[in-house]
Amino acid sequence: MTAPAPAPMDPLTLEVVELIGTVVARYYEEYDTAAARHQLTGAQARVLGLLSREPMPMRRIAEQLKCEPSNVTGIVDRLEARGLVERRPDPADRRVKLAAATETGKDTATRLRASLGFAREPLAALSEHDRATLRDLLRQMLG
Amino acid sequence: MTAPAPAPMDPLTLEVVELIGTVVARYYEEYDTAAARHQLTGAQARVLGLLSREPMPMRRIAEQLKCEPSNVTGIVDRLEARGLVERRPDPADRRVKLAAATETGKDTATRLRASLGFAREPLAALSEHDRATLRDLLRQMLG
DNA sequence: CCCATTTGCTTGACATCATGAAATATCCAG
DNA sequence: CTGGATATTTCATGATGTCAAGCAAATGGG
Repeated sequence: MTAPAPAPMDPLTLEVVELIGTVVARYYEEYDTAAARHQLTGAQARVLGLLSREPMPMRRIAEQLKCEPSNVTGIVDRLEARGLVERRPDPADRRVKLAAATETGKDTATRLRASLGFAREPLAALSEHDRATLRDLLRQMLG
Repeated sequence: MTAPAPAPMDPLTLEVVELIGTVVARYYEEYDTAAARHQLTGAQARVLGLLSREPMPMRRIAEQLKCEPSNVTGIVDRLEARGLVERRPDPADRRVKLAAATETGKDTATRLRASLGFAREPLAALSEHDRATLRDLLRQMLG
């Protein structure tokens, strides 16, 4: 069994974990909703977001998404069919196909980022000082 | 780094959003990994976690998961086929089927919770006082 | 240079998860 | 008692995920 010994967890830590769970749920919800407004699934939106910054080989997309490369084929297929992404040959390696966002795709990605309500709404409840504290705590948490 | 903000968003807020994104990514990764150790998918683990606390109608599971009830049928089917969950009639309403975790299911849920490294590792970096501050900020954020 | 191996991508078969429409059984208000 | 709402399931469909097999191209040892 790989199951580690059940560590005793104090109520405070337990509550923080639960709160983080809620944040995670709300984050995903907002992300999917924003994607749906542009007729995209969550996975498609993530890939488009990646490619809007710079073209990249299919292989690297799979690494970023932590999934199999064969999966990326389909996602890029659908984005390509809608003119948001295109495949280009890599001059340095003819095996590689570089996926790149088209102008339309970049536009969509930009509008998608802008429509992500998560950034504004929940954080608006916090003062500047509180946001700074939150940032420091999260930084520390993530090491 | 994130592309230039399309909407006016101050750098502090932007950084907090990005940190939350990182937390979310790590959280999902750990959750799926922990679930996989018990031969469960993420959705199955979530449902089992819900039912390990108390039995509940299919309808309510769908609400918690924010998905269609027809979807829950399949997930509970698979959990039931493995003896982790069972369907019981609701004595108060014969339309309703209560899904309940079996003893085996509760065991699995407990071990799953215990193997969730996310609770211990990142939060261990924070002092008791910091955890309390983080809890308060998250509470405020979630309204 | 040659060939075996590795690497990048695609394809196919299959399971899970999500939606929506339609069917069935039950509840409830009037 | 009847008509409309509710709870669940089934079916069709599509997106996402895995894995194994296949092809093309790169790479490295002899």
